Amino acid sequence: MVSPSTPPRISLPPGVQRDVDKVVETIVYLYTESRRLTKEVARASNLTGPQLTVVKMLHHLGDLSLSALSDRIRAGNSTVSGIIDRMEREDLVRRVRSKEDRRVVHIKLTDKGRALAESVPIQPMEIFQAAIASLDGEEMTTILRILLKLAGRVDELVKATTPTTPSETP
Amino acid sequence: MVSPSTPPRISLPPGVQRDVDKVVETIVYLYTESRRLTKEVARASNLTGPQLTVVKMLHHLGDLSLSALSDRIRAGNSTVSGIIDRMEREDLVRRVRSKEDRRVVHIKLTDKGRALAESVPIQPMEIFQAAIASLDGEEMTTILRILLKLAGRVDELVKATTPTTPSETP
DNA sequence: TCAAAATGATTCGTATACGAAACAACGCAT
DNA sequence: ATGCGTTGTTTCGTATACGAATCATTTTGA
Repeated sequence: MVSPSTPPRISLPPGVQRDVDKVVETIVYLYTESRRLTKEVARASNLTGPQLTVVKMLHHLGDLSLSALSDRIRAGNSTVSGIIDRMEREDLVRRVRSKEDRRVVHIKLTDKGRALAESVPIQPMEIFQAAIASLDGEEMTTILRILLKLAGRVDELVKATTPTTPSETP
Repeated sequence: MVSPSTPPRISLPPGVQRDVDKVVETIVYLYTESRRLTKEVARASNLTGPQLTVVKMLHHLGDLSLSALSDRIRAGNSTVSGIIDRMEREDLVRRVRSKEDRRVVHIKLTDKGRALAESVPIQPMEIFQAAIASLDGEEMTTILRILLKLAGRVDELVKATTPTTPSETP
């Protein structure tokens, strides 16, 4: 996981640039530290981070198709397919073909998987959530507002710099 | 390593929980989207995201030891060692043993690597930085303050739940 | 209707990512 | 100085992660 602290290329006042870098650095820190913590919690149950996330998610939401799972955990189908392979090998989940649409595969927790989900007391990301929850109401509202604004700006900039799909034929 | 002594349990009002989730979701979004963009920029130069980051970093800071590089990009030595392997294979960097401390390996850009660094116009994370820089001064100060508070809280909670190094013999 | 486009999932190749083990070189204490 | 713990790096095994290609099954459109 690479988190660059980039040298300034956009021209900004040095003080502002310092703040920008610090914001990037802190967001990266929060993200990576949270993943590390999830991994650590998972380890206690002989699971990987993503596997714990999947187990908890299926336990909370019930069966999901592979694509639905991919969307939820923000990973590609091929990635999740591999994760499910390994979980199936460990008898944590089963693949069941859908009757309605035979392209679809439902991922179901096995008894072992369910037991495991219930045995892990804390949620992935719980420490992160606890830290956020410790903010007072006004801070919470404010940071959420600014973060959403940031996300919106990123979206705009991406759309602005990414032209329409080129028509290429290799 | 056995079960944690007192797993932290939090119960929150539903409204607050929704905000907490949204904050987590947005931070994850900002991070993953930024990485995706870095990767996309890198692709245009036949590089991977991390490789572009390394090239830009060496160009900006000069030679670095492998450990120094690892610290900068927040990745383990073994990860960076692999990245450097592949970059060396592509003649982008060279490994040079330090004369002063023969354990140390300095990573140096080759001419080809330097040319590539200069040919890529934008920095990794630049879109992310631009979005942050578009905040007004007060928002910037505020989000930085709250993010730092969050990072501090996470640190405290981690220290609280991670006991001192146990004396174990596997 | 029926071929073509679209969708859901898997497979493959490659690149992170990380912890543990191995190894060499350094440095400190006695 | 010698022993021994520490440090810097690499190697190994395993698990993500993703894009491209593939396959089977819908769905669409003329």
